[in-house]
Order: sequence, then C-alpha cells, then structure tokens
Amino acid sequence: MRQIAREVGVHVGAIYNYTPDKQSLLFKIMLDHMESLLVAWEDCINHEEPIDQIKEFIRFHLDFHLSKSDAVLVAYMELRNLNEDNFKVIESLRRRYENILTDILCRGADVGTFHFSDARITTLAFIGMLKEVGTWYRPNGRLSASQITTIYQEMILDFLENEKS
Amino acid sequence: MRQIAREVGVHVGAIYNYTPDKQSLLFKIMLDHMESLLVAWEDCINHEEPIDQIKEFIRFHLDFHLSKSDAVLVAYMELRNLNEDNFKVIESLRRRYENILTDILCRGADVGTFHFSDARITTLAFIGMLKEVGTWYRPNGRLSASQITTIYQEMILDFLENEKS
DNA sequence: CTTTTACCTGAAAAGCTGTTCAGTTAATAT
DNA sequence: ATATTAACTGAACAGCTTTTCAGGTAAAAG
Repeated sequence: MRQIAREVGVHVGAIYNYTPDKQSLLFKIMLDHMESLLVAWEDCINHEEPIDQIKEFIRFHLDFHLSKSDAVLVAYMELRNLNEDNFKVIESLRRRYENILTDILCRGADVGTFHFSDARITTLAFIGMLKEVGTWYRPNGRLSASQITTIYQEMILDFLENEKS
Repeated sequence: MRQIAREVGVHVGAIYNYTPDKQSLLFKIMLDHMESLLVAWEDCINHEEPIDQIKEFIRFHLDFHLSKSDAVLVAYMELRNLNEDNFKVIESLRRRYENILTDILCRGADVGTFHFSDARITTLAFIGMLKEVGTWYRPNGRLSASQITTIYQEMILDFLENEKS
C-alpha cells in the first residue's frame, strides 16, 4: 500500500478513501481487467467464418495482452492472493473468456472446417501457447507483435485444418 | 520462515543453521529443481528418431511437472523474488531446458520429418501448451495424466508432420 | 569421564505490514 | 461570506517479518 501511495504521489492513508482494504483493491483491479477483456472482445468485428473468427481471436488476444502487460502480470500472478469468494468470481470470468475460443472451435468443427480430438484440451492448449508469449515478448525483440501474430495465426490454422488430428 | 519452521517442526532460529538467509533458501530450492529436471532428462532413454524423441519429451515433461506440482509452483511463481544474479542463473537453466526441445525440432526438420516456420517460436508455443496443463490438471479430473499425454503427443505430432506449416 | 560437535531453543532486535483517525486544506454549494 | 463536502496529512497502532545470538541439550569423539 505504501508503494502504491508513493507511486501515486500521496500519503498511505489517502488510499483508504478509495478502497476499504487491500483485498478489495486487488479484486477491483482484477475484476476491471477481466471485464474490460470481455467487453473489448464484444466490441470486435464479428466475422462469419470460423477461420476468420479464430484469426481475429488470436490477433485480439495478443494485442490486448501484450499492450497491457502490467495488468496481465497482476491478473496471473496475484490469483492466489484473492480470497475464496473473489477467486471464484475471477475464475468464472476467465472461464467465460476461454469459452469464447471453445465456441469458435466447435462451430468450426460443426461445419467441417476444423479438426481436433477434444475441444476443451485444444482450447487450453491454444490459451497456453498465447499466454506464454507474454513471458518472452519484448517490444524491441527479434519479432514484432504483428509478426508474432501472423506466425501464431498460421500455426494454429495449420493445426486446425489438418485432417489427421 | 516461521511457516516453514512450523511445517518442519522446529523453531525459526534453527533454519539458519541450514541457510544464511531467505533468498539463498529460495535460490537453492529453485536451483535444485531445475538441475533435477535437467538430470532427469539426461537419464531418459535417448531415442534415435525425432518422432520418438519428441514423444518422449512430452511424456517426460508432463510426468515430471504434474508429479512435482509444489516445486513447479515455486519455480514459476517465485521467479520475481530472486535477486538479479540468482535470476540469471535460473533463467539460463530454463533456457537450457527449452533448447532440448529446440534441438529435437531442428533435428526433425533437418531429416525432413518436421515442418514449422520458426524453431524458437515453435519451442515456446509447445512449452506454453505443456506448462498450461499444470494449471488445470487434477488427479481425479476428466482425463488421466496418461490420457492427457497421449492427446498432447498426437496434437504436437500432427502439427509437426503437417507439410503446410 | 570429559570434551567437542551438532543442533536447537527462546527471546529479542530492527524494520516492514495493513489499517485507523483526529485534524488540516481546498474546492463546492448555499 | 458561510457552510458543507471531499480529499489528504501525519502520526500512531498492532501485528507480522527476517535475522541474530547467548545459552541449553544430547550425541559422538577423545
């Protein structure tokens, strides 16, 4: 709290005009983050074809997560510091986000465009792949954000369109 | 420290007969973990064919990480609590582990078995996929560890053997 | 039997933590 | 001009943190 106060340029006590306690503050930060993530996706252009949908999802996810790396770090690292009730709320929002991807996959499978063995596992595998990018991406690294996006779009589409899987 | 002491069944002061300070203890835990990971891989049967090698790597990774979930949690969550020097050491060991996978991929590409656009990105994507399993796997969940292993082996092999990518 | 060694206790030092609150200051409304 | 509201300060409280250390205890070595 002292650290936050210092960075805001205010004495510690002042923070307690905005939050009743530390746990509520953390919860609010994480709730805002997850809700803005879901709202931002709603605001995205909604494509018809599953292929376009998943490409858009990948672009959206990387764009959102790479540009808000601070909030993302908190969202993933501080999960265990939420109390039981707050954790459940955040987890259900995260689940809703994952389900966006699962729905796209299932729609693609229904129309015969995508091929995979298990929708839930495939979802979590893709989410894991995308999440990992946040740990190594650097703005001045070997690959730009848009290059990375293209590579991931190709990787995931190649995988989904492969008949064998 | 008090928590550790309590769990060990000893007074706090006693811990300082085994570690000079908290940072060193954390570093030792993480160092031991990473070294045992690398040694455990060395001890694995080394196959000739890249296909068998990557299947073995996937099996090994999931086996190791799902059975030592406590140490894995520390290894991933407490990284930011290492001081600069200690962090560098752990990071270089992690890099060495990632390179095991990169080497397998490159060998497979050389002999024409595997197809991908970027070895480093593909490595990190696979590592991310595998790492994510640790966040949702439960011993009594829908899928057993060996079922998950099989699915991931098939997913990754289907991806790597697909000519298009 | 004595001495050395290894390990542990109990308490205290020094400093960090979240949180509260009486009182000040500045802006807004009457 | 006065009253009301909102926001902040500065200090303090109570409890937790890591770390130190003088002294105790029991086993191993001489």
